[in-house]
Amino acid sequence: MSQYQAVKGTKDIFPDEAVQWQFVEGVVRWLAGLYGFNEVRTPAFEYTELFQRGIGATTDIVGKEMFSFLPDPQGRSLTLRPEMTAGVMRAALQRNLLSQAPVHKLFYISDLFRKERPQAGRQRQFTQFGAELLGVSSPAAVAEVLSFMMGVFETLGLKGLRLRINTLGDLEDRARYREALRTYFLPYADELDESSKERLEKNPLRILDSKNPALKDMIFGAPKLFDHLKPEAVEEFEEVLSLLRDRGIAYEVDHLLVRGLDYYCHTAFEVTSSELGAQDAIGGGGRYDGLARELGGGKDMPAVGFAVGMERLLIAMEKQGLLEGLKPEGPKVFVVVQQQELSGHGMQVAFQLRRAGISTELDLAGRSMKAQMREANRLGSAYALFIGQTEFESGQYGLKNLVSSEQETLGLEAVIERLREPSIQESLKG
RNA sequence: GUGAUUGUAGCUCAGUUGGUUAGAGCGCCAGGUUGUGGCCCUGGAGGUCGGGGGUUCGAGUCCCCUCAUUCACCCCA
Repeated sequence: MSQYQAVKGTKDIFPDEAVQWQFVEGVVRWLAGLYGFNEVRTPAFEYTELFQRGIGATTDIVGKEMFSFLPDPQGRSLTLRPEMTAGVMRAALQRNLLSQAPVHKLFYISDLFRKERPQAGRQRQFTQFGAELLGVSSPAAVAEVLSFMMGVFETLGLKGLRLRINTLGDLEDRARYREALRTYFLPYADELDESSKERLEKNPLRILDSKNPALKDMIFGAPKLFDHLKPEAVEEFEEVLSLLRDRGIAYEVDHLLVRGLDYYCHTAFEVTSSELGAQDAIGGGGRYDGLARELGGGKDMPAVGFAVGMERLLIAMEKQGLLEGLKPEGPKVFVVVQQQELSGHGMQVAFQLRRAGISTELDLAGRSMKAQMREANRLGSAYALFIGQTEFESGQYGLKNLVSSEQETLGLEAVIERLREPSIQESLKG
């Protein structure tokens, strides 16, 4: 084994797997286009304060999962981005996007970093695709974002998903509810587990998230956030649900759903897959109108977004056999030379074929004809082009169809004619 | 951070109560056809048995340490 191996929680993706990624990414980009989301790319690291302010200092992500470092002893601390929303919002504020147009629809496919203990569906470097809709967060905007997300799953053919949705109310609602929760849990303080005790102080909402079975009854009896909402918030939530029904998107209302990032308000949602292990959340998101103010934007900015874990998505697809048959595309033709002295001419022919837009492979290792043919077969080449002494002299090559095994003798122009595929433009017109 | 799990060829794994030069399948390379692949046959390359220490006449097999893996808690995508 090599002296070096991939860092804990990271992995290499070789061509066989890379084509699966390309397939999913292609669907994401295609649907993003249909829904009018344009790609945004932000830096892989930001100032640490951005995440502390944006995500919330009491969250696990900020508290113990960030890869932070000092670029130099006097410099400001930097952090490898653990999620995308804070960075996108920072970029939007910095560019003052909303002064250029009142609504922006952005999507991304990006690598993120979190210092967690790796397990099934959880790595330290992972990839999310997601969308951020800035400028409006109306029920229509929420439905727009959810439709895009669910549309990706539907297009990919993924089954067995659960969409759970909840409303967290506005900041005032949450503040009132926080106090109600604290009052409720305080008498039970001794029965709470360590982490819940801490949350009681800092962020009692997240006690509801606990999966600790010992706390189940206590949580069940807790006051409901829903009862602390203003009527407008309830009304708005109903409208979101109504829009989802209109679009045939199945959901379950779950009043215990609390997202782990502090910036969410009003609608929050999460999608889980039955194909995954303990880490079954495949995507999630919600509204975050207050994030802009939190980041020094001076005022709230209506915004709603989601993020989906690519690795988890791929695991679920694999389990459902949705990735079968995906493999790197082989060349159209493999140039086979009889002997090494002809390899120079073989290269010339290969380059001319490539210039003509035909994917062409050739042997670079000076191997036997048999080995070259094996290689052509392994790569899944459609044709083999034989160049022996006779062909070299006559300029008439042997073109063999590797599926039908039929072979014909043709000049280079005729070979190109036979192998040339219609260009993309042509096939689009056709 | 806590708990458990597993580390033998590129991959998936066998290796019996510790006993001579560590095996299989797949993959790879070559030959069988010195001008033609897939199937088949034959042969070959490839392993300091994760690393270190210990017990023993003898350790892939037992003990300790260490590193890594995987799964779960936690949290999240």
